[in-house]
Amino acid sequence: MSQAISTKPPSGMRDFLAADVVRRRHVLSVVQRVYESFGFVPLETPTIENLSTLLGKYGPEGDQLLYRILHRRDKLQRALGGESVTELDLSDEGLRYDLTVPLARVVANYRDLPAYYKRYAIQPVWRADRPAKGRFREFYQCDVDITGTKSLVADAEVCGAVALVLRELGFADFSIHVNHRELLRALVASAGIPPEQEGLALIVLDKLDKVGPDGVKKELAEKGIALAESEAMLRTLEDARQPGALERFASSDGPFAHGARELRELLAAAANGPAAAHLVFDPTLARGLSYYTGPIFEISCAGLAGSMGGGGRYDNLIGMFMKQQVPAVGFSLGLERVLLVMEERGMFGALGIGPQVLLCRFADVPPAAAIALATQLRAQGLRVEVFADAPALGKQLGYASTIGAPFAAILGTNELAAGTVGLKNLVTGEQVTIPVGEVAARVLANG
RNA sequence: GUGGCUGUAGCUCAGUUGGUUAGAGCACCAGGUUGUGGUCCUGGGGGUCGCGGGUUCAAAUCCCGUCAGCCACCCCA
Repeated sequence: MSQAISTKPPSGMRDFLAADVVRRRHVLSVVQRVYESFGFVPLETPTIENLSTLLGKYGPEGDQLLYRILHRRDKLQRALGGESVTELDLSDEGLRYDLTVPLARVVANYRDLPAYYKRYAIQPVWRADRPAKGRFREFYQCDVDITGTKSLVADAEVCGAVALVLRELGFADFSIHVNHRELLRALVASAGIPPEQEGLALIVLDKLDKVGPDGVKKELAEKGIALAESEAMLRTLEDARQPGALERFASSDGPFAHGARELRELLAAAANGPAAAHLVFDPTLARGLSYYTGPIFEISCAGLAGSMGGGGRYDNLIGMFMKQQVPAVGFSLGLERVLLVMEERGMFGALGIGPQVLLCRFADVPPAAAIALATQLRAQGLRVEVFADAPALGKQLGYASTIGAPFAAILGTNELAAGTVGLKNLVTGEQVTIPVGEVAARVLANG
């Protein structure tokens, strides 16, 4: 008995027992059905990608969060023998960080895909992040993407798909915040902030609702951005938050016009779809992933610190894998985030797992007779577990209660000879002896 | 990356100003009830008190270090 080995899964990773698996499957089945109803086709890509595929797509912080796979054997020995060994010498493969970059690689690799490729993907991704509530190192993303078109109809469709998933799962109170990378860029530029500080400025801006205008100014000052510039930015932002601002920008000639027109077009296209009631223009929304170029999205829901999903348009990403540019837009739902809120709100009903019938036998009944009976009952459509041993009947019934089986089938030599079985309802305690052929009807009637 | 909290039985936790053999509930096993469970009663097994060092006559308790987990930020899905 060596007890030195930890039995916990690695940090940020989890085991899923039966109840967890059933809940996850339930959500995933809705996701899959809704995504397919929009005409998206499935894609699965490898767990491992080449680092050349992954690096440089997510920004410097993203690169830091990649799980890298160490070279093996001779290759590792050779790498270790070199001078001033770096991470890049020790590894050339890593775990998938999201589902969008693999999609971009696939689009570039299979040139005979449809010109308008609508694919969905439901797979785990890995990030070497610090775990927190609702944040894991291994988690599932549920992505829809449309490549090959700049039409804002595509943007509206991916928003519609995720919105319908959430609605069908029973959510009513979520919102899809939308903004546009060009609006953010123009916001920063018009305030006189140099482009190299754009990223910094946007991160601080995103916190406006939490820390307030003075907090933003203070943080920006710490990052070396002048007060006058911060104030200019906040003024413009305040202006953008007024009702009708989007329309005003769209009708103007200024640097905000194009982005605002696209958002207006997106909202108009989505107006009669499932996302319509949930889309909200949010000029403070700034998403981190560096590959977004146009509209950006993020789903927020009361009671959830982070987001349930996010996405946006990335018209330059696929071009990093091939000579021509292919425009694309996508949306990603975070399975664990959805589950977290559903569990907190008690949005799951009965699970329907485990056997409906536990087949108990007395010690003088041959095992083969029990298996023969179980086979008949399974053929009638029942979920049946055969109790492997034959201890005192009380033990077998106790086990049936423990696992929550609603019925026990009791097989003794008398029943065996008569072609009957004792069927005990473990909820009511009622027990009858009936022909084997009548078991299923009785179980299903009381199930 | 920043700040805070917690590490005691398989799980959730109690353990008083440091004091003698470290407890409870749940779970597990046995018996009450030998072809009838879940409820109830009785009993039982199970602990290097995260790890290492220090203070002390004496440490689960105090101090230092270390590791792990959780929460809030940050960031994200």
